[in-house]
Amino acid sequence: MDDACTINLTVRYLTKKWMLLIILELYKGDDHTRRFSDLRDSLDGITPKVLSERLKELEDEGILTRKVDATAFPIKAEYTLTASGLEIVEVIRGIKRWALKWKIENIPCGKQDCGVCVL
Amino acid sequence: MDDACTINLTVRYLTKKWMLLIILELYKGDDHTRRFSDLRDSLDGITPKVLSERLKELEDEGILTRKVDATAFPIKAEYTLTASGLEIVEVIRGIKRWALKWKIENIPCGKQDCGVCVL
DNA sequence: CGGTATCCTTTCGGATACTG
DNA sequence: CAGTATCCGAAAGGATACCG
Repeated sequence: MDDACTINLTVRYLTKKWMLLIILELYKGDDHTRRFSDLRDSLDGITPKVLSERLKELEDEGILTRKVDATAFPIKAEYTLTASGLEIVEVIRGIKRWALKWKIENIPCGKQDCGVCVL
Repeated sequence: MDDACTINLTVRYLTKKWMLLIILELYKGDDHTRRFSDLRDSLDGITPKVLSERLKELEDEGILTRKVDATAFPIKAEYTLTASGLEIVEVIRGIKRWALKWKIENIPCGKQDCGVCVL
């Protein structure tokens, strides 16, 4: 089973839809932190179900930590990138560099102010 | 549409099942070249349909080139990594480094002789 | 606010058989 | 050898509604 391979195990979840975008949103946040509704609003088109699933997977993988303040009302939940999560951003940068080098016709993200994947 | 983003456009196809493994197989081949049946045999469990699809996608993305010798019998087809294809291996290395650093319990690929994803 | 529960559609990939 | 053609089941993700 090729699934036992580190690379594939990793790629499997890192490449699910929205995954990288969520990591980037967290990265862009103050202290690399963001709230649930904040993420939902930033990621145009994502549904709460999928966002919730992804956040749980990322937490399971140790890429982010979740802190809930249940005493507050309304409830406040914060998601923060861990050290390993911050390092994944480097991998994403690598992908972006590759893409910009070989797919230059793809203008949008060449801009420093690309709202989607600023790196 | 977030699909217009370079990173996501790239990740979309790079992360399809078998994709990275195919690139690695090509990378391991002499002159980073391999034949169809060779790939099919090396990638345990892949079906000709999927392999064919993936190779076409990789060719479309300029990651490999295809050369067919139709005069020969049986027909001989060779797939070779391009310059950009070779550079993607670096990205994959980045993922592997990250995984080995943060997911060390995942032993198999720590070995230099891991047959699946030697890098 | 921060989710969960359902349902439903679509997409993907596997199995198998066949062809130039 | 190097694929293509069909068919099918599983799984992922979207839409929507509802709850603590």
